[in-house]
Amino acid sequence: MISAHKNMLGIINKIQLSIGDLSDGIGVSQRQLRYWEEKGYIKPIADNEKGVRRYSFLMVGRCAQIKDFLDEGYTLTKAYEKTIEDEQKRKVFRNFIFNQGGNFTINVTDKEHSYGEIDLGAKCEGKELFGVVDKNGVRYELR
DNA sequence: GTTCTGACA
DNA sequence: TGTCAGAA
Repeated sequence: MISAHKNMLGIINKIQLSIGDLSDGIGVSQRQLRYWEEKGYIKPIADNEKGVRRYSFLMVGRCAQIKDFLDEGYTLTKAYEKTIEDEQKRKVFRNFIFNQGGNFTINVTDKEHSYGEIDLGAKCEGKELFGVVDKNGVRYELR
């Protein structure tokens, strides 16, 4: 029996959007989406029957980020490069989070703003390393 | 009604 | 990139 939680990953990967929904959803024209595909920046789901494009959760996120960089003034090429860089960095981050052993101890300090303190389970100079997020932002502390 | 490809201002 | 055509 697999937990419902673990099934979430599978469900998320089943989410597929039509080009119309993706276009309307992130404010990028269908013409642009097809052009980005032509440039090799995005790729619809492989098993697209009847020649109709379907986009995965990953692609939706990628398109949204490219769009944001575009709005910030970057050229399409730069927007794509920055997006891929971020994607790769996120993979490393997830790898770190999921492989650190699940030993983070988190203390919620403010439910309203999702502030809290995370015991990173690491020693530094004989003290415990904490990650803190509060109204002042994010920082590290040794206690 | 939606999506596809190709073509052109 | 927008937009239109003609077909699926």
